[in-house]
Amino acid sequence: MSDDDPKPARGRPRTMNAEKVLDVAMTAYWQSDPADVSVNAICQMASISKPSLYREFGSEDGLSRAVLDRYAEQVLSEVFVALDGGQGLRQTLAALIDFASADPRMETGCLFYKMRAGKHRLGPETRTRVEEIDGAAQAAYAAFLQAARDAGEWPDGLSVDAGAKYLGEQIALAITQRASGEDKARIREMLTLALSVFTRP
Amino acid sequence: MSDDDPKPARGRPRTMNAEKVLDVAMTAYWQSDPADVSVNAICQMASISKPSLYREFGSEDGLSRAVLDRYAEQVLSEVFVALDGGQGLRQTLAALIDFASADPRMETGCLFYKMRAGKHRLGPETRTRVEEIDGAAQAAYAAFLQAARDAGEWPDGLSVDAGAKYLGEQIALAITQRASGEDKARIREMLTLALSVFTRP
DNA sequence: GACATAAAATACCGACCGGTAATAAAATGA
DNA sequence: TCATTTTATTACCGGTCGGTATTTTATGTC
Repeated sequence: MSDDDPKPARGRPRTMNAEKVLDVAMTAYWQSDPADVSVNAICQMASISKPSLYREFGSEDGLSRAVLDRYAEQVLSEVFVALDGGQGLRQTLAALIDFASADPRMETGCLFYKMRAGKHRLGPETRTRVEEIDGAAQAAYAAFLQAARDAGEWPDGLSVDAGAKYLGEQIALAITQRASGEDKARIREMLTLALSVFTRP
Repeated sequence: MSDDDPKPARGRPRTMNAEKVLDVAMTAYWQSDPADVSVNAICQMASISKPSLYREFGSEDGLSRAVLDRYAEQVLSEVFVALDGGQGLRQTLAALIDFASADPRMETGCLFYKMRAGKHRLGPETRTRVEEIDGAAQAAYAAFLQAARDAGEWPDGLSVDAGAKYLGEQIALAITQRASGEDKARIREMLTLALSVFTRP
């Protein structure tokens, strides 16, 4: 996935560091909101010119898509790993609760959820990627719950798919509340309450 | 609250109907999102000129604030009435579930929740009003739950305030999902599951 | 040195934004 | 009829947006 840098050996050497630009953009998008950060602002923060950015990413859509990919790689992957870890139902739910209500990286919310909430404001590439990730997350939640169901306890009359969607939305809600400055303990209390439906006799 | 129309008796008679403008703006804000509807667009939809709008409402902030007040009067009041109705816990929760997951007016979401979600993009007047309404809603939920608690069943170890916040956020989540085209039955299923924590033995 | 190449930066484009100054139109009062 | 008052409209303001044409700068090659 990485280097297609055949060392051009001709022409002015590039000073722009795409990784650094992605970092700057990801931080800015994440800390505030993709819809509230302009390409101009990113160029300024990254100390590059606009044409440089456009030559690298093609468009604002291309940039935000690249940022989202990076975010999925660096942050979301952890959640997928936790879901796939084969730990028990209660233990995994506890880990999810910890992540959503206490992980310091989620203090300003989750970039993916911010993008999903403002889906209609995204370009087509980024929007498509958001939908793909959303589907993958739902599938991962469903697989996790299916395993738990096979292993024993499960509330009567609840489909795995509905449970997966419910679980995902509750986590999204909790993290979104983090971004709005809600008290961490409160969020933990509410998320624990919401997820208690999975571990009720 | 209504008529300060002392019949000016002089000058060119006004053709602008403030009520109609509010209706147009409320519909537009509600159907899409306040952040995605410009003053220009509203003027065009209402067939008035921009200065007419600004003379009536002062600013975009003034307009959105007036729209929010109208929305609170016309829509949110019903929810407050339902909470205040003194019906039992289960019955009132069922009514809330119906409203959130099936009321046709919520098919494109709730204007108040849209404003709250994009609070930072609102002007100061409107933002203040959003916070006032949010506080009032939380108080109403808390009063409702307190009454239910006095009347009997209540999950151990859950404070009324936390329960009120939880209840409000679950309803907000359900209605927001309506706006994103989620299946009504699914939403009802998930909201019922979330609120089942209040009616568990 | 002259030339080709590739990346940089400047300066611009048209579109739209919220908001307003200047002016035209429609009514009443004298 | 003509001034006054009130409203409506046109045309504009400065600013920001995403995006780009143009030019400058830095390198390797000959």
